[in-house]
Amino acid sequence: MSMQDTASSGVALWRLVADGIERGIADGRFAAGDKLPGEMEIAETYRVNRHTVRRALAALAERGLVRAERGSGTYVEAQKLAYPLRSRTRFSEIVGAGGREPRGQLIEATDDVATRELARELGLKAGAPLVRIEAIRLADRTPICVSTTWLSADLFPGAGAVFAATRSMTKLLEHYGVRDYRRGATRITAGIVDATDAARLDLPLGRPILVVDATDHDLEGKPLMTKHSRFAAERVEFLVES
Amino acid sequence: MSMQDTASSGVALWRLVADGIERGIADGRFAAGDKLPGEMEIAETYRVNRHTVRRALAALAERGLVRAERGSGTYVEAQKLAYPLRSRTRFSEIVGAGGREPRGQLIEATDDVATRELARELGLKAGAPLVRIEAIRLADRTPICVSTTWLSADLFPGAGAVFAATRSMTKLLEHYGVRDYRRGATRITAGIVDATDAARLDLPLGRPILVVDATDHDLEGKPLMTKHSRFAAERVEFLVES
DNA sequence: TGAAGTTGTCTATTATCATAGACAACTTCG
DNA sequence: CGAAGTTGTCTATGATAATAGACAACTTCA
Repeated sequence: MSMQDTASSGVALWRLVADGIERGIADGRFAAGDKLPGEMEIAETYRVNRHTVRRALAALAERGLVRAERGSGTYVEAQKLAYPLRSRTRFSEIVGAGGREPRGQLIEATDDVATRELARELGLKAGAPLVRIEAIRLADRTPICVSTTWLSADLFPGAGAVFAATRSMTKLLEHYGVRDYRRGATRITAGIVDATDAARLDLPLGRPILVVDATDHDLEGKPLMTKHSRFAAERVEFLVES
Repeated sequence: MSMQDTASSGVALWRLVADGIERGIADGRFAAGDKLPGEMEIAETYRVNRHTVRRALAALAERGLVRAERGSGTYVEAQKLAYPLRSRTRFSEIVGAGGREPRGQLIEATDDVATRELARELGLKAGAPLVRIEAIRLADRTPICVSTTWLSADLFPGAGAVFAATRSMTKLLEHYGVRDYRRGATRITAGIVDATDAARLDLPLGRPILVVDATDHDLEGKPLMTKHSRFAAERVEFLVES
């Protein structure tokens, strides 16, 4: 289609192509890491010149949605989730603010006992009974992080079942009457993904991860839960406000 | 603003201006018949060249939303409501299909007696008691027609109060157990608006009106109501399917 | 190594977009 | 009538948009 064929709409052709591809990425037709069809193939499907396709891809590349590799193809970039680190941190709100659908998925919930470290974080005695919740959090269909959460089994009996039903830590706490909570000091390190987390995060082995340890408190400062999270480094970007 | 100043968005400037003006019409900032600001003034508010404004106005004029009058100004066209005449005619559905909000407004409901003509239409005897409902129908804020409806006072006791509450003939009939109804023969003539209807339709004196007489029947063919409607000719266009 | 397929870059052409200025044609109002 | 204000039309210029073709540079895979 040339612009001469039809009454001009005031919207550039390359923009229509770019929007079409972006829609394909947003609805999962092209997943992160996928190779897009070749420029010639895209040009044929949209009935436009290859240069028009290149204009569209350039616009998407500038926004970081795709990345072209000469001789190989154009790939969907895993768009990094901007993850502000504040005292009030809610995964669902952060993901939702980016226009994506937050999801939580329970891997397993088991009973555990507090090590000295966990006991210190949670204000309990070593050996105290705990609930350990292993969960994945996703934005749309993309796994963002795996997290291990420990809660006092005495304070939150049956927490595993509640999380399985609600798929949200915030709602879990609400279930036990905790209206609000704040994050204490957050420790961030980096590492290499292990085989277990690699499978859970749908990551190739050897990829870097961000490791975050944090303990959440209620508004009086009483520890509620302590968390050990592993984020796929290529899918997230922590923002610390100055 | 020139296209060179900013990163190109793929949307033509004239399109942004046209969309802005159309939004102004849609949300009532510019009502039907209103004079738009001068081309120079629009150009200043959008920070574009006058020719760009003219391109936008031309696009709107082609769609029939505005009409330019040389030497005077550019005016918002009263978009004529497409009113298909079928056996199943529902004002609210017709208006809703055009993306506008249908409204009904009771002027008065009085008792009346059947003339010979009304009696014939409704299958009653001359002098039979009737309810006469005078109502205005609007699309968004624009009056479309004034109609006088007669129903048998025996079959529909208290019809005036019911219409005042429901503001819809269809719902009025539902209230009396009539699930569905059809329109019989429809007679269309034209005339000049009188002073009373001019005020009700918010029309200047001397404007043409379309006069429609029709009788609605239930599915067995029994007459339900007969109607005498006066449509503002400049606001409606009847469509008869071939 | 070589062929096939991919993206990157170059030149060239035509139409559209947006700007600018000038003036004509027309309406409105004092 | 005449001035002011409005839309209509003309020419002109430069930047974008979209097309087309050719070839280079690179990757992949047999």
